Amino acid sequence: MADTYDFRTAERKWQDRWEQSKIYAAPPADDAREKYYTLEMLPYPSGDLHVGHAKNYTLGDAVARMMRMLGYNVIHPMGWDAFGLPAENAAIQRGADPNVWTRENIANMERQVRLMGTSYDWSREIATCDPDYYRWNQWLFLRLYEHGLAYKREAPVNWCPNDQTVLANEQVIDGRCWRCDHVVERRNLSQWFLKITSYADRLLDDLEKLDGWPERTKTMQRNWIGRSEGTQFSFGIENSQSRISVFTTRIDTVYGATYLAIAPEHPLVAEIVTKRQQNAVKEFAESLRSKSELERTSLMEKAGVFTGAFAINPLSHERVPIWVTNYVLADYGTGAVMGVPAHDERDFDFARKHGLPVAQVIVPPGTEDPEPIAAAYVDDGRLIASGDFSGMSSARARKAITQRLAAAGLGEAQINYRFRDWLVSRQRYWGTPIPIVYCEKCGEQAVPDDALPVILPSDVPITGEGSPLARDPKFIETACPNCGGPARRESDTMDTFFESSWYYLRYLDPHNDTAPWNPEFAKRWMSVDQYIGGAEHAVLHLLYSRFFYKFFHDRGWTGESDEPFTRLFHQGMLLYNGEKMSKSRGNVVGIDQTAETNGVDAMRLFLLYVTPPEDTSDWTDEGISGRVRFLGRVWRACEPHFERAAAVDVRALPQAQSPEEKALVRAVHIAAKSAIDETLSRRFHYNTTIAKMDEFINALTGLASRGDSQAVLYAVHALPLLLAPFAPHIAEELWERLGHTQSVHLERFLQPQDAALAVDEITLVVQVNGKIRARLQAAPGISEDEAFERAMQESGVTVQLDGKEVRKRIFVPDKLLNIVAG
RNA sequence: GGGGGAAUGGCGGAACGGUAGACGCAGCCGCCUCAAAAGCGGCCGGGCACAACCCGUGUGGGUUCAAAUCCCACUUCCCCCACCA
Repeated sequence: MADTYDFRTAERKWQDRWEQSKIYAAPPADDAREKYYTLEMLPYPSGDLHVGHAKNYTLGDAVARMMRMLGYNVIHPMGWDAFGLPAENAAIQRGADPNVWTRENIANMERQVRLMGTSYDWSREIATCDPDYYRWNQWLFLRLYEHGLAYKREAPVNWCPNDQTVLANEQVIDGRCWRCDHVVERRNLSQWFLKITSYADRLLDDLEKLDGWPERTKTMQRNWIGRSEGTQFSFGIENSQSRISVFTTRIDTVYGATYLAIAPEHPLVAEIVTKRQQNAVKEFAESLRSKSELERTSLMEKAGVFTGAFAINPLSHERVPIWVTNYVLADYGTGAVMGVPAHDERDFDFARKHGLPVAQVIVPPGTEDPEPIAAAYVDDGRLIASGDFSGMSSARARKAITQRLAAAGLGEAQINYRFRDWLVSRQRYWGTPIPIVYCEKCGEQAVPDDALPVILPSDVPITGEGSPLARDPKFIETACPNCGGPARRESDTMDTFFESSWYYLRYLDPHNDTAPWNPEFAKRWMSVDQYIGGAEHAVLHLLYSRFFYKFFHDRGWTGESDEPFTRLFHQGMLLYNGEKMSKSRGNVVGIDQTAETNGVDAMRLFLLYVTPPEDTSDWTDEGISGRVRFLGRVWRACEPHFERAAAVDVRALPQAQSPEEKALVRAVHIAAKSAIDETLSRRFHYNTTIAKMDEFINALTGLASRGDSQAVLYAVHALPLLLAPFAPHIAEELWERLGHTQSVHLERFLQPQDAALAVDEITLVVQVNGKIRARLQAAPGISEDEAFERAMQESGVTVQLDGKEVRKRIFVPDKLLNIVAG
């Protein structure tokens, strides 16, 4: 009776052995091979891994294993993004200790990551909630603070009433909290910000350098940064010494300004509003204050109230009314804009509603006189009724007008960015304490480096009401590092995106207790050669990390590049029977479950096979059973031949006799070539590679049942090398049965050879006027003349050519002959 | 409103401008079996006289000897950003 493959036993056995022999640890620094840093975005330890996680880690693992077998010095680490709200919510809901909850989850998920047969270097594992890790969070925060890149100020911020904390702009999705989906409110609060905007130009311009990034991700970052070039200038105010600054990208339309619109929060409102209008303006501002940004923008119509004050257009000297409106944002540009109804859609709407005049100052090129317009004309054109600038094109006028304003000291060319500084403080418990204290005498003080880490206290009551640390006197009350007098600690913690903005550097030097990492290690291993993770981080983690890395680079803490991730790959989602997996739906396919029923090799193959990795794919029970079948066929084809195949030298080509044998050897090399091409091209379409292994197994199954020719024995011996990156356990088991004592994962991948890939016979397609009329079997290298001669003997060809003159012949060697006739 | 991407059998998907539908799933037929499962072998876009031939990669044009592939317009879907002045 044949020995069958028991995947449960084999998978456990090999995982244990890999563990003991530590074969996946990155080799020492003096290793001469080219380095390759491959990384998957670190997971949040939420409890259990499901096959959706596995899709991501399987891809990363296949890449790591391929690169290792192709001779690179691969570093492939793993860790835990362990701070965050779910742990705290568990505390609120069922009294769990966030630390214990998180540690238990990490232990369970780490077990599951190992269960997937992944090849991580566990000696580099990190958890961001370790004091050994967040100490360096604090240290890095202080470096940013020293350079003026971390600052506290009062500003209108996003407040999630459910999570009881502020949020960064990047964490507000459609006006709602990214975690709990509650509508976010605007509040004026004093908060910590990181000055990411001071890197705006580099973050934008350097996207050009990132050839290995998906275009859509770069576009998203460009849009998010939102660079816009224009002119900032000021209007005088009637009966006042103050001036109102406005920003516009369309200074060419300035003679068409018929009013000025300012945000209700604008500091000048109180000063300029007339007595008569005071109550109306106040009421209007009040009515907006309680509204969320979501309501204030998309849901509300344009509205506004006249302040009673007038501004003077610095160019036309016209007197225009100043209105407070709901459509001007307080924190973009100057918080005030000129209203040009004729040439801006929003202004047009607003003017029509409030009976403000529409003054046309731009006409389409080629037009002389303005015709009455029913909608704003927003394109460039030619200026009219614009003083000296009349007749100019929009583009020329923008330069000329800006110059005139600058000469008069009233304005200048200005670049504005849509994105804002990164709000990093959170009124939550389970995060890194911000290392700042407030002294009654000395004010805001940094905690000295040698007093780090500021330990996050345990045994703090977590109720979900207000900031837990703020209520803990043992934590709050401290001594001023400067004068020693009484002081209070900052009670806010850091946004968890702070930790994940630099973790890839800590992996390189995870046990360093004098620095977050040794720059020498960064010089050796950075940048990350292949980063794999979801597209949802396009403007969050990926933008923050680029900002941090540029800061590190400017300090000399990195290698030459100032970009952390050279190449980026977004894997697609995984559905289950066409539906999103979720606990609430109860349709989650767990790792433990599928490892038990199908085996993790089958799972890995299925995840790589079902679609290209960037596409959304669908887990189905039928689909996975196809891969289980495949592995069964692999074993049954090989099992009878282990003994004789053991003697085969797999690095030398076998003597293949029959066409079937040659085709089998060829199939081996086609599959090997596909695996290598998909890896080095970074396309990672291993679905096609595995399809070629299917073809190979189909060929082998037929031949292997009929004897043990050299070709069959060769194929059996080559198979584990091909399977190793994708189905690492069965590959190892086969390799052992073939008499090897060293792991197959330490072997070099099978090198495709031209001799094996060559064919004896090709099919030459014969077309007449581009339509296929015959196929010729021929030796490779058949000449055009010979092909033509043979084609003319094919009835399918001659029938089509009947009575026609051959005008032209297109010949693609070994592929096609197209006879053009007419 | 702005931007990015996609569209191929019943399904997932293959296809350097050169044999469309590889490979798998589902389905159908056969072998094996007392039977079933498993396994093994075969069929599997549509039309037809089942051979020849014709049609066929969202729609309509174009470039080319040749288009799923390149270009233009349109339709539908997905994703991102959206009173950003």
